[in-house]
Order: sequence, then structure tokens, then C-alpha cells
Amino acid sequence: MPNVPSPTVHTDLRAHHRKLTRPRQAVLAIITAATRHLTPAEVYRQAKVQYPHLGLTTVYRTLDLLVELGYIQRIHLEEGCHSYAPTARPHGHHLVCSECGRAEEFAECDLDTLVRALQTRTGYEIQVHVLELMGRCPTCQTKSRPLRARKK
Amino acid sequence: MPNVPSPTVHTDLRAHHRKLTRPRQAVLAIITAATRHLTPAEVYRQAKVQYPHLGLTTVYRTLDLLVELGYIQRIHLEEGCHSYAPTARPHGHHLVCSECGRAEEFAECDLDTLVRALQTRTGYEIQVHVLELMGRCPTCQTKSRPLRARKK
DNA sequence: TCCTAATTGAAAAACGTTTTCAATTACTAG
DNA sequence: CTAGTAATTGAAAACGTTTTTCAATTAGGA
Ligand SMILES: [Mn+2]
Ligand SMILES: [Mn+2]
Ligand SMILES: [Zn+2]
Ligand SMILES: [Zn+2]
Repeated sequence: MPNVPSPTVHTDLRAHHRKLTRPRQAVLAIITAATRHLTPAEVYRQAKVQYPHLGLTTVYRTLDLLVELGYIQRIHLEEGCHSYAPTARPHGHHLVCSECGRAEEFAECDLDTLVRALQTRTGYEIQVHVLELMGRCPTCQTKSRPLRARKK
Repeated sequence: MPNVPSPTVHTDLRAHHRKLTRPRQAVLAIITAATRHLTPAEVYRQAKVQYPHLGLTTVYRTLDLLVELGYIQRIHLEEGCHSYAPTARPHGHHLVCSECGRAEEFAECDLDTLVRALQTRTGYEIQVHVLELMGRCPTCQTKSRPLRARKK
């Protein structure tokens, strides 16, 4: 039986008195299978293939819900702001080229020492971290140097 | 002679064929003196005190310019997205409470090892890092627990 | 002082996101 | 297998933010 959403989601939803609807299944299918972060608009366009009647409003609402349930995470990027990615994988960060926008993903992030120290000092209960690196990719390094030349 | 912008800015601007105008001075005064991150709208409202004729469009343009010149940095927060803060201080990160929005600043971030490893592996020339932590502040911890209860 | 490129702000457009609301749907209780 | 009901939906409109356009103004070098 293909395309049946994982029983976990179904259970999680029931536990919160939420329904597993066709629109939600379509969004879920796209975002949990994504190999890279997707904007709400991208999720919308792709999920419509499976469920053409889908509304953008519902995409936003479903993405919010999935973040709450911990299935996906919200990502903040320099351009375009706000994408979503599955949380499944250990957990991802991005290294983005500030010139061409090309991005690499990486998973390693040794923040535990920092996080523990900060928790002690501030009393916060730290749950999430956002780490993004920016620089120039190898390709762009071979090109121009200076900080944004004027048009002249 | 009070309120004269630091000679550095003036020089930097000239070097890039840019002018030091009244509107820019007003924006510069606010954002470089800020003790916390400010949104463009906040900068606008505050800078208008000094230069009432200021336009919001100019605030956006000036903030972009100052980022390019390295005087301020763009900050990505969960709510409201996009604030700006002076780069002067060693360099700052934020620990934000996901419930009440209260924020702490912190400066320590041992990313050098990570950054060097990634540079080697990817060939990127890493210039900037964004690190934000989120969690529950001490106050909010004393309140409700669960992940967003339904209204009933 | 003059000249010109850079800059400005109002207005409008373009975005991304949220709210509203009447109609529809998924689950549950019977 | 029904109802009954709360949850959900999507179109439309409202929203707040950011960008574009363009004619008028201005800073700073010649
Ligand atoms: Mn963001
Ligand atoms: Mn952002
Ligand atoms: Zn690049
Ligand atoms: Zn709090």
C-alpha cells in the first residue's frame, strides 16, 4: 500500500485532536521527502500536483502545524527568508554563497559546550539553534574581488 | 563640534563615490548607537526625530549600504524577520525566548574549528556566521508546559 | 560657482503572510 | 452505518514589509 502516510504522523495528529486530511497529506508528502529546504510557495506548487485543489493558505497552516509537531524546521536564509526542511535528518545547517546563492548543507555543529554554558548563565532552556554560514564559493572566488562595484 | 559623523564613515563613503547626506546621517546616528537590534521601521521612526522629512525608502537603502560597508549586520529573528545591529561590538548573537520574545545577547561563539573544517572541505571562503539560539526563558518556564494546547 | 552623478521621497507595485468566513470534511459517538 | 460536531478548507480581502519608479533635489568635485 503505497503513499500511506507513516502511522506516526497519524497518531501524533490524533493525539492533538487534529485530522489527517487530503490537503495535509499532499503537503506532508512533499516537505518530508524534500532533499533541500523549500519555501511555502515551492511546497504549494509541488503539492498541487498531487492535490490540485490545494490552497496556499492551507500550506502555511500545515507547515506551522508540522513545525509544532516537530516534523520539519523553519530555516532563515539571507534571501527570500523562510524555508522549511524535514527534521528527520540529524539536522541541517547551510553554508551559502553570498554572491551566487549556491548553498551547501552541513550537519556538524558542536554547540553543546556553548549551549550548556549559556543555559547555566541565563537560565534559559535552549531548544533550537540556527546556524548559518556565508561566504564566497570556489567558483565566485575566481571572479571579481571588490565589494559591489558601482555600475559606472 | 558635536554630532559630526566619525571620519571613517565619511572616508569610506567617498572611497565608494557615495555621498554623506542628511538622511544618511540620521539613519547612521540611530543604528550605530543602538544597544539592541532594530527593524527598519524602528530605525525610521527614531531617525525621523532628527530629520523629520526622512523617507522610509531611504532607510531601507541606507541600511543596505551600511551592511555593504560592514558597519552593521542583518539579523534574522523568528518573529518579524530582519533587524539590524551595529557590527562595532565584537559581534553579537541572540538567545531568544520562543514564548515571550525576550532576548539575551551573547558574544561567545567558538566556531573557528567548524569554520576551518568547512572551508577545507567545501572550498568556500567563509566570511559571516549567523548563530541564534531559541528556548524558554526562566520566566516562561514557570508557566505552562505543553506544546500549544488547543482552545478546548 | 557650475555640472553632474548620486540621492531623495511620494506613490504605486510587488511580496509574503495572516485573517475572515461560509462551506466542507474527518472523526467519533451512538 | 448513521448522525453530529469540531476541525479544516480555500477564496477573498487585509496586512505589514520591501522594492520599484520617477521627477525633483543635493552633495561634492571640477
Ligand atoms: Mn526569517
Ligand atoms: Mn531573514
Ligand atoms: Zn558562489
Ligand atoms: Zn520568555
